[in-house]
Amino acid sequence: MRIGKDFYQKDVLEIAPLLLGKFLVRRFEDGRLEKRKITEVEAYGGQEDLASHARFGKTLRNKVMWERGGLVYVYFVYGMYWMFNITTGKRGKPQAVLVRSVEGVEGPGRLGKWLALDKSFYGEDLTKSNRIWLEDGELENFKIKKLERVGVAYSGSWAKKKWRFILEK
DNA sequence: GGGACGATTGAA
DNA sequence: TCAATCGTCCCA
Repeated sequence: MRIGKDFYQKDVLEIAPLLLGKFLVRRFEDGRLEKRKITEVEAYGGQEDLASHARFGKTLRNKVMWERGGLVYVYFVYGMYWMFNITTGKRGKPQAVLVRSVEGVEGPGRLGKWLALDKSFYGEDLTKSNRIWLEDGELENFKIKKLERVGVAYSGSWAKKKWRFILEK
């Protein structure tokens, strides 16, 4: 079953670990359907989180973070990679979860490539889209590992927060 | 308008 | 260890 709107409206720190084990589904233009379990995510909070793109306030790139939860936030980095994020929380509170890995595709850059992301995915509604959405996982007892976020050393004490969640086998 | 750099990766 | 590679953001 596709995950509905309500799921995404809670706080990012509550949602991020819940995303582990859920299925990320993608229907490509040629009709091919891929469905993989999410295995690694990172939570990014509001303007107070100095590791978050929201730290400088609303800009053209990050404005979708201020919208309600359940939308796609994609952005381009290092001149070659599209990062896949999911907005969370209520409208007006900038939050997002970076999906770093799914089963068999490790690393946010590789995931973006595998999903064939581009600018057109910006703001896409995961509860309505016919090309990308999330589905419920199986009922299992997962072990979750919490680690520091990657690549955010510039954010001082915020870099020490263990807001990266990994599905343990 | 200019310059520095990034929520990364793969090759040397 | 470092190049690839370019959009975004800060500052002037």
